[in-house]
Amino acid sequence: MKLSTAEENYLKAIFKISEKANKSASTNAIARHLSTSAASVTDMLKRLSEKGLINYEKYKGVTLKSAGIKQATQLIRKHRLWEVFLVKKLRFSWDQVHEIAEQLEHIESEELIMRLDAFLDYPKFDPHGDPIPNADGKFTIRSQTPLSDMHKGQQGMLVGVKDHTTEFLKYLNSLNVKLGTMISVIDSVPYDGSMNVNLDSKKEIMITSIVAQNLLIRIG
Amino acid sequence: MKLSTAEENYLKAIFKISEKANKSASTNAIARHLSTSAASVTDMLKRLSEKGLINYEKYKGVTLKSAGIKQATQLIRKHRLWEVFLVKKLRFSWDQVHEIAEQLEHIESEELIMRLDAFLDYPKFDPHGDPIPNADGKFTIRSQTPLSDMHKGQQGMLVGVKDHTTEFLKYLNSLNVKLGTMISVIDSVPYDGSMNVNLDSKKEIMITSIVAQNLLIRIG
DNA sequence: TAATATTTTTAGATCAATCTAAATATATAT
DNA sequence: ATATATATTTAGATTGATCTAAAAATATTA
Repeated sequence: MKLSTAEENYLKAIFKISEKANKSASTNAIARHLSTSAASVTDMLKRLSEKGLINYEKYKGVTLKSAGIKQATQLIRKHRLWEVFLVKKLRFSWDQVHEIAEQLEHIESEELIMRLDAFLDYPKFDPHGDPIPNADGKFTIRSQTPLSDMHKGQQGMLVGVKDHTTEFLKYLNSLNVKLGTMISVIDSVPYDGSMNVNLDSKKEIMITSIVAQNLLIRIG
Repeated sequence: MKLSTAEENYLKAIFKISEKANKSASTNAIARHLSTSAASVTDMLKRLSEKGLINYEKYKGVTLKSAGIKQATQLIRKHRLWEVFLVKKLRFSWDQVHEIAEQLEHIESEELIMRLDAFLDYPKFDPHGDPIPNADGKFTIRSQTPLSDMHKGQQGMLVGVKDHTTEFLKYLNSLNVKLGTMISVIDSVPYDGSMNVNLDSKKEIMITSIVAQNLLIRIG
């Protein structure tokens, strides 16, 4: 089934909201996510429901049907593969690729994505450490812990970031923190959750709780 | 100025029609080119005219203003760069890339095209031998002659094709004719314009006039 | 639980892009 | 040059995607 860009964006939004909250997505949540009005969302939900992509009952929120999940997953796959392309091949920095991938993900061609995947050597994670679903929609799972949950003395490698905003990523750039950076917890301040950490056994810095919450570490 | 995909497609159509015929594009010609109705074209021409992209007077056909030329040229640049990417990097064959590039050309990002151009090593021609305008919209000019205009004994290299349809390109594939193939005219039949030609000093084949008209040769 | 607040849907418009059918303008040919 | 054919535009609708304002349903709280 051929979907419009708008329809695809709704499916992706519903997928992400349901995934995060692990429940049905509300009209308002979708509207917020897509910066649109609740009324527009209701309209679109009716259309997506007609097309058999979502379970929608008035006032009850929505969940994706299997066809909808498939579409959403393929969009995420495409988005993340394009991000890898932009960073690895075109040498964009990880804070510059989201918007462009947001457009590229709507390009229609199975063959293109197959070949892109091969060209990039079947990457399993994107430049922000998010897993790239394979052609069947399967995500690679990896154990990871927010730095904020780690304790004094623990260490591990930065494998992902939760916040994808340019501002956050640029801040990490300024600290020279990137995927692969080894981080060990020197100590943490119970009062405000801020932490002193060591980077690659070289530099010691202090980070706030909010930053620590957005850094995903593979401990060990 | 940000344009819609539809607007961009009209500009490109007008550019191509004017270029080929070397005069203003008629409503019908545009409609034919875009497989739409003349009425739709008239509607769109009004809009493009309002935006200052074209010169439009009722019943007189249209020409592009400089802003329109700039937009159209950049679209062609993007289209052809993406075709190079698809063929050179993703190993698509030259008969498979048009439709995908047709979508990719609408991706908005100056930076992306700059980097793609560099990644591809600043190609001057696309996989069909069409010149790729540079960032300033300048096309590389190359002397080339339709094979149909060549005479017995003349020879040269295939540097481009006029017809970009899958069928034509697949036919060339079946003859093992590609860009770079050396072609020499053994003789031509005045009656129907068909020709006997030699390929890479190896194989001799007969081609019809229509095929010869679509093969562009750099003589010598 | 009754009042209030919040969320969601409906009603009614708008805009871009398209269509068909009808009207009008231009071109061609006898 | 007049009739006929062709090209183009206008009129009026339609569809998807959006909006605001108002109505209705659900949730929260005193």
